[in-house]
Amino acid sequence: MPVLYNHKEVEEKWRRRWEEVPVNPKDEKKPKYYCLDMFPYPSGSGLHVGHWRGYVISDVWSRYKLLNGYYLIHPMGWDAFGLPAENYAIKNHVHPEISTRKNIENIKRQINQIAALYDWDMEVNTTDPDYYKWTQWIFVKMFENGLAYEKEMPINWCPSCKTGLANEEVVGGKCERCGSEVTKKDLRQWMLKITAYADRLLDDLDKLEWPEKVKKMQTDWIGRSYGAEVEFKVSGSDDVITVYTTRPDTLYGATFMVLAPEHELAKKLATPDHAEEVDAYIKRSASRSSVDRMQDKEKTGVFTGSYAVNPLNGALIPIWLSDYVLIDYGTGAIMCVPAHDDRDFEFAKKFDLPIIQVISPDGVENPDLTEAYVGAGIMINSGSWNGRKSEEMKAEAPHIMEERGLGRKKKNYKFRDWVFSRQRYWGEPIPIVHCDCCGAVAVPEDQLPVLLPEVESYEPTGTGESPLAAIDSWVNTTCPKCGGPAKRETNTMPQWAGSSWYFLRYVDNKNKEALVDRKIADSMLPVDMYIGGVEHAVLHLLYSRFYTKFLYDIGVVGFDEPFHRLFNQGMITGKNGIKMSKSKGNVISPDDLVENYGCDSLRLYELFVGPPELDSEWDERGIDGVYRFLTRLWNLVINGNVVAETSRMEKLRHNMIHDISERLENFSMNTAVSGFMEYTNKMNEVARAEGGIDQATLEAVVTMLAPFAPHIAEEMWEHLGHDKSVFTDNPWPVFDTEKMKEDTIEIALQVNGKLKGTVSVAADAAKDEVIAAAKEALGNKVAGTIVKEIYVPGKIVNIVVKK
RNA sequence: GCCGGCAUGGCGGAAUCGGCAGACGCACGGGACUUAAAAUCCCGGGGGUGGUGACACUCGUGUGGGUUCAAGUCCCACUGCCGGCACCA
Repeated sequence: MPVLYNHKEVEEKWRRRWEEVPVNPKDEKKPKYYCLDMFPYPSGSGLHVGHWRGYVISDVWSRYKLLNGYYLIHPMGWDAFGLPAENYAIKNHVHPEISTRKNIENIKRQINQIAALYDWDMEVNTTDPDYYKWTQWIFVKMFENGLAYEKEMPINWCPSCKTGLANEEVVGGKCERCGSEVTKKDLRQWMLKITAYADRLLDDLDKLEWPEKVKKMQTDWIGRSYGAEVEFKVSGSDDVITVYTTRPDTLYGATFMVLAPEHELAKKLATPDHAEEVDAYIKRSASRSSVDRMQDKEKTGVFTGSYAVNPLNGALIPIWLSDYVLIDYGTGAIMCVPAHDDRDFEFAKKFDLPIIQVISPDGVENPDLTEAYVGAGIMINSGSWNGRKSEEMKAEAPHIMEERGLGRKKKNYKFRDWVFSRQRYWGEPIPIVHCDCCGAVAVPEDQLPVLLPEVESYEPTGTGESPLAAIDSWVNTTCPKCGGPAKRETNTMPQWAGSSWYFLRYVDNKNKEALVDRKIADSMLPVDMYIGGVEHAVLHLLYSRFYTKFLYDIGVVGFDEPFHRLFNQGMITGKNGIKMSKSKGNVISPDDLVENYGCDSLRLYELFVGPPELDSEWDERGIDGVYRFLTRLWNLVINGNVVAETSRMEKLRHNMIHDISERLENFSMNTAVSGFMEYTNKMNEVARAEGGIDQATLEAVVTMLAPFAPHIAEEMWEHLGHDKSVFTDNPWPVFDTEKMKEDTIEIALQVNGKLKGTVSVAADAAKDEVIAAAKEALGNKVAGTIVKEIYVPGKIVNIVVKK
């Protein structure tokens, strides 16, 4: 009687077995392999099939490494601070800790359905005081090292979340989390000096095996540029306006200047007859949001009435104000060269300002420029620089200015320091005490963690203070330095604080003395493979790199990049590529699929839908295909016969091992799965012809399937006569290219590049023999004079004829 | 506007270095088994034209050109979709 494939029985059996005898014993003599998933936020809505995908990809990769003899490190934890839990608390008056605990329980159950090899002994939870003690400790260290500082400044403010945001959290002028339009608000903020690490964050990208796309996004975000600062004297005054330019070569072509309306000299430069207009423009700019300003189709501006002096030729150039110049980049003032910059050209045309060409592609002046020429060329109208190459002058000009005391070489970055305070409840309290005498004082290490206190209302105040500010008994404390009365910092940290270093804590998660033991960290890290979505390209991934570099600098760890290799899995979407979400009602839960098809089938199907790095539409019908495949393989192994090996089986086996290993090694998991199907079909064909399949071939396919479909693989492995788990002491099978070769091969035949048929020849046949066989097979299809005979060994013969 | 990525049957997708386009699967059609259905197994499917049915010719990987004995793959120009950045001087 054939034994039917019953996924429930098989999966339950092996889950019990794995609990009794773990398949990933910690053998520290083996080389380590740290495969990390981006840890989830424990949301109330649970996992959908899209979340599954990343976890399945990482688990297949992990188990593959395990079978290749590595000591696998594969942890999981919870990024549990953050707004959704807090919003839920506000609505339902449940402490976020309680709802978070409940959500973790549910998601853990769902994650366990995946049957991934997570080591739950390593689990971390960012909201656990034993964990956030060290999140706070890192902040204190940054503070001590001058990297955390307070500043009163206009910051991005989300009126809906009622909190300040980092620049990285503002996407197209909107809040990354809720989509509300971001406004500006003057607030006292804690900042982290991430810009101090700009060059290292940029240059060290070269060391990483990351998708080029992500590297480029970080490069663009940091936005390093090289140029010069140049000083322009204001005519008839002692004021000096410093500008930043990446094109010091065009200095002779500067015909006007523009300052941001917020520039400190803006008002002062207005001459009496322009004062009213200037004042109005400044007021108008201040009242408009950055989104409005961005959407302006035409440039606006106002003349101050003042003139600056071009430091090279003494020309008087008018000084304007315009909001296309940003106050927080460079110096907030620019020199304008309309002939060689699109924006300056547009501004000059609109306000009828002079345009002087100083670079020409051919050295000849073009009398009527219709657009700015931004390329390189020969200097003209530039005094002693005339005739030189613009690129040379670009490099020389900063030095010339420096010698004359008129400027200097300068490097600039687009990204800013990290706004680190949040005016919300559910986050780590910033461990600082404000004392009237001593100023901001860090909470001493032995008093960490600063526990998040109980509070009556979680509601954000919207005033720029966090709900913690209302708890007098918590706020009022004593200064750790002088013992005098002091107040606690009431802002909390952003969610990124806890997620910027969690991968370090996993490997030593119970350490009471240190964030992580240096020796353990250095032996387990950096992470070899990090798997997650691309949405964190400039958020979590940039912050984690910054944290790791800082911890390296203060000697906590011995490496300065956290993630050696990064893989971004594509999203699983609903029909028509629509993102799965509760509000769109297109969420597919894995629960029913696991029930009806089993974990193994769902794992395979998650991979089979498409290339792991691309988005894929979920089509529920397809899962039948992988279930049928598992049944076919089951019938072959469990219900089929084991026979003596034939040469046909041996060849099939070596080809199968080669093909599937290669596909998996290339992270092409969709084609690896199709490879299993392909070879199962072939094995069935052989089994029909020869009565069964040999033991070695069956063992090979079962071993290779194990990372993909672990339960059924274990069952088949046991059926093949093994007591131990397929994952224990059973290496990934190897292939021998010699044994893959067929005796005869089929050659495609072409005449003038068009396919005309095929012919079988001996695998080792020489070119002449193959061509002769080809001509014979083609017969009268070769008509005319043969001009050329091409033979691509093992593939194709092409006969070129002329009529 | 700038910078990336993608475009292949009814559908998801395959195709190392340029070498038989459409692997594998879904859906579909036919057959076997069955009283029947489901399940399972086997077989067949890019389009067009002609022919008697296993045959021949021809077109075919977003569009138009090019290189080559040979192009989904390389080059040039363009179109569409997706993503990132968006006045950073």
